[in-house]
Amino acid sequence: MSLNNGELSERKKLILKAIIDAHIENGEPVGSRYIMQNAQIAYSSATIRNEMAELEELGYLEQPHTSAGRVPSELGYRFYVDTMLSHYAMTQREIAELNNLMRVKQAEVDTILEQASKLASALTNYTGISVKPKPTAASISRFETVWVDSRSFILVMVTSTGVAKSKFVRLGFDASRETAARLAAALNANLAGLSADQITLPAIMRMEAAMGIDSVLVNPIIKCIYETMSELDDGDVRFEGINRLLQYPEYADIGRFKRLLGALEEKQDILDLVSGARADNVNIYIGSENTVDVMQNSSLIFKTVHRRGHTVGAIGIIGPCRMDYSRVVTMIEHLATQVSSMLDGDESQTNLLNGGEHNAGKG
Amino acid sequence: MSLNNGELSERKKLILKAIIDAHIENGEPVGSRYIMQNAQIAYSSATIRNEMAELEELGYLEQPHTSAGRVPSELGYRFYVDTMLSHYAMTQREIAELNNLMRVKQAEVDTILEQASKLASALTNYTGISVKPKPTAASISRFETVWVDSRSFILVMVTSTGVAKSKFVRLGFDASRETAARLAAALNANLAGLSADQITLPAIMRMEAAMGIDSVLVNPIIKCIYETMSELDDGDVRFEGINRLLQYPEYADIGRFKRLLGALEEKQDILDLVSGARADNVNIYIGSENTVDVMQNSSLIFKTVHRRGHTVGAIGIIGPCRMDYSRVVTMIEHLATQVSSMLDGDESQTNLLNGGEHNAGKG
DNA sequence: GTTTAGCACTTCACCTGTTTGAGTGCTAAA
DNA sequence: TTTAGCACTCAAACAGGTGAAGTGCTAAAC
Repeated sequence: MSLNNGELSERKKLILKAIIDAHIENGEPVGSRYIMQNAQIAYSSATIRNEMAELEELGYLEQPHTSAGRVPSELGYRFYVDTMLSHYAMTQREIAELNNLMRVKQAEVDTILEQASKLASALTNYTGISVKPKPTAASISRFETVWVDSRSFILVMVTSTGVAKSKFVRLGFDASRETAARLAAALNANLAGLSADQITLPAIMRMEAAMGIDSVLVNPIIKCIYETMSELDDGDVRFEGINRLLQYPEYADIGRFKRLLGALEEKQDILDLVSGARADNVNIYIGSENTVDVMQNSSLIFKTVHRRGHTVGAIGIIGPCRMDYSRVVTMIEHLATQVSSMLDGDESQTNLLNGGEHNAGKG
Repeated sequence: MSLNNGELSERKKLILKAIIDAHIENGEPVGSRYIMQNAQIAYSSATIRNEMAELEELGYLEQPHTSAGRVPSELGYRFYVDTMLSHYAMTQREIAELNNLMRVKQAEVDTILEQASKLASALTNYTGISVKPKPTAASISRFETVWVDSRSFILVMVTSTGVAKSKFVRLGFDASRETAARLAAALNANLAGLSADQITLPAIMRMEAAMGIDSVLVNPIIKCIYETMSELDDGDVRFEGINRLLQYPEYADIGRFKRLLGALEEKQDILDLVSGARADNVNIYIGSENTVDVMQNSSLIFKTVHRRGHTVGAIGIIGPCRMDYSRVVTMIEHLATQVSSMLDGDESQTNLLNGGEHNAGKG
């Protein structure tokens, strides 16, 4: 029977693992006879049946209907993932494909994340996900104004994370050298050091009062800063290979798939999930552990990606609860690590940095 | 019988329209009796049956199986769309929602397109699509170098379409005022006027030779230009509300839906399609008219979006061939026009233009 | 006390044949 | 040229039967 401390006996663990492995393999409920024959378990089917019944009572297994085999419950998967995940050895081909990522042309973070997600999807055969979270921690550390001519300049906002946004600003009038200098100084004095959510109307009004500069000048710049911050503040979630999910019988029910798709388009939930995730390890959310409850019957596995110690995104996959966790975890682990080191190494090698569109006054 | 010139008799047209309307309405094969009763066609079911048989022979109708009603063929839909599309009058609510789009906060083109696509999806209940095509026509009209300090500057590339890209460039050494000036001049002399695909290795080598500047300086800039052009050159296709399609019986077959999804992820095909589309009107691709042949049984409807006379994108929807064309076409027409005028009006009102990320040397 | 063989029972999946209803094509009459 | 009538076709829905897989339980074996 069950041990007094509530832990599973070794034999139960063995049987549970065998059942989960088998189910992951073929997707069907697994019966006692199958376990007896295919796993190295030297007990009769009757004994295994008894253990299975107890495992079900403990919540690790479920039975679709009376005369069906057993299927792992979410608790079962969780236990499996937490305590008996075996190490997956990547094949040569997989390693090669992963290394290939390094050859990707130098690109901005977004592009790299997307590429990685695509690769994750291809390697695991699940839906890849790339997340660019809200950099809530980011604050503006300084402003630079670079004047193109007397009535237009590029406003560069450098954030504490080392990322900068630039905006092309055109004034309706000529600004003197002196005004220009005063502008930059005032911006730095009043807004530098503030985080995205601190740049609010009061802060701006304070600045406007303190600056003593024509509001005609300040106004468009304020608008510009606002915009930029909101752009910076916007997270994004992208998926690659949603169609891959359709090959799994778990999603043969079109209704369930539809609900999952709907949930995925509510990107905010996923952003929240990723924002609250651990940075040091692969995160695994199984079934209803997902806050998004429509995502039941699906697992979300991802790892955050870093650059110079800051989280700049996450990559992972979404698939049915029944998935080859050891393989997937290994893949995501490697991939995220690879991307992180790529982002860091990248920095030291080159001076070319990602830029953006401006609109020129005339062609 | 069929008229000698191959055109359909009025009665055939009437019956064809009645069948298509009915099929669009309820999605099922429509029979002769139904047409006789529900449409204003004062002939017996037998007569209608005869006409239907002929319409089938002419290719406008199809029969799923012997004892089923008729279903419009792609040719039938095409004929319907080309010659008998009735004007759809938008409801107050629809007009309100469309006008609401105008209130969207000032944002970059991408965001606006995406918003519009979302709205299109919501209004039509099909999958929205937003396309940012390759601006193949774009050429670089001039370069500007804006020096931040002696070893870093922002390289601004203004394209003929009035859009500009900026890149932050940091050199490993100090550049003299004179070198800086020579650089800008050389860039303009050798690369200005070239289109994206003309900036090739030969052109660059020519410039490198002609410039007579240290290649240490030229090298990172070349890299930078290359990158920028490829970014500029990259189109993008985005979808909103893919799950909406699943409500239609056309996509109840999970295999077909899977193939469609796969095709949609091959964004290049759609980019090509949009690039070759007419700019002045709503484009309708029905079923296998799509070059992407997996998209059979689906229609793609879109209209290009303009800014100052240049195509900057397209918005539309994807749905089953059986769709309420008149309604959808009206929607997309209005939406795209709205966005275009918004982009143009927007320009004249504000001086704030979309910018991008730079990476600062240090935080 | 633990394990196992044996057996009755349950449930689903599959196959079969039958019925039903919608819709057609054809023919002959109006 | 149109229409009423009728035989025919086919898919979908229904009902019953069979078999396989797998369980739970009991009693015997270790």
